[in-house]
Amino acid sequence: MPEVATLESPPAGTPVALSKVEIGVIDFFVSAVRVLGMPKSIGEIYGLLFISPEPLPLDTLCQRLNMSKGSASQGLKLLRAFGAVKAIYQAGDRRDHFSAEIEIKRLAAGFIREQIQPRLTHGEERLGQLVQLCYTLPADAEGEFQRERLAKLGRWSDRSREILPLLGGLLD
Amino acid sequence: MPEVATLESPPAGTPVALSKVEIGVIDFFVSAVRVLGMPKSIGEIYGLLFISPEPLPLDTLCQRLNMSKGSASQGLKLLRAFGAVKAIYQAGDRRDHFSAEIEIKRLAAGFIREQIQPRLTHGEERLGQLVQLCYTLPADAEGEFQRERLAKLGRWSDRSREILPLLGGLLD
DNA sequence: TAAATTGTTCATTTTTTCTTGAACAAAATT
DNA sequence: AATTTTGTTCAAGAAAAAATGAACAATTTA
Repeated sequence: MPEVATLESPPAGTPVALSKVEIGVIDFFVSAVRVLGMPKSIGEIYGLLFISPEPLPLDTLCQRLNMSKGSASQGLKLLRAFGAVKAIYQAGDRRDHFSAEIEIKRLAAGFIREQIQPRLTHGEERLGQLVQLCYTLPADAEGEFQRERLAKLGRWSDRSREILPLLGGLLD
Repeated sequence: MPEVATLESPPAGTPVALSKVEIGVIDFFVSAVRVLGMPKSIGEIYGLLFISPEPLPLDTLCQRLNMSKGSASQGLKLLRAFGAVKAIYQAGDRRDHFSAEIEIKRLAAGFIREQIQPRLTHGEERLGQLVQLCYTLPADAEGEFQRERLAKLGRWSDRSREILPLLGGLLD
């Protein structure tokens, strides 16, 4: 069914240009996610959802952000994994609609769970292997020094395990 | 003065291959700095210094890590800015020698000072401009919603200012 | 003061990461 | 059942980030 343009309303698929406020908020989040090492598209999607009163479907995001369907789909996937975005049922619309989670504590929890924990675990595993090597080190001064440094690394790793849970507490 | 190779000792500039422990530690730090969004070379340099009993000069780092002088120079510059590496005077050697700072509290402080604070400040500035826009927003439901969201952003920003200093405390 | 040493800077190349868009699958509508 | 709508995946292209290496400056040694 082809769209029909009228004087009163533009054809239905026409993207509405971003307002100043929208641009500003999106810009803000694009910078923020860069700090966290995530792609720009993630910040764009989250930013627009954050400032939009209504949940938005994928194709609206594509149109308004001028972004490919692929990027939007993958970005939403990641944001959902973080719990930074949730799907909202809209009666009478088959499409998924998404809205931004704005409780900072939940955002942080999702980020830690999905991004920090796995890397920390991986690091610990490799550290374990490293510590094995301690016993193969010679008994000379260099060997002794390296054994001590490996021990220090182990303490760092333990410490970060202790600290991570406390972070959540800070963000009441 | 040309180098002379002998059977007993290899020519002086010959790089000594990395040991298993050295490789393991370097690998560990390369992963760690990736998490923090820094280039691999930073992790390589810090890792080798961390596990080396003696301070090392730039050209030793280049040789042993098989890294260009440019990368090593820039990497050391950044690490010094963080306070993650310090120059140690070696009598009778004109070259700067570097050793790794291993107090995690100082490492964190340097990272926060050089990387986090500036971005946070920049974000706050832009947030300030954004909040100006509040007053230009219409008095309708959408305008109201957006005003509220901008206020929320402001609270996030204030909160992160409060939390940052506490982080240092966690790392006794 | 000429030559060698040490280290920095920056334009270019290389590598990595992100985005795109087309092919596809699943589900709903005609 | 054929068509349309919705959304995912992934190979290929585009963009961004990092590494290289040569030119240069500053210092030291011969």
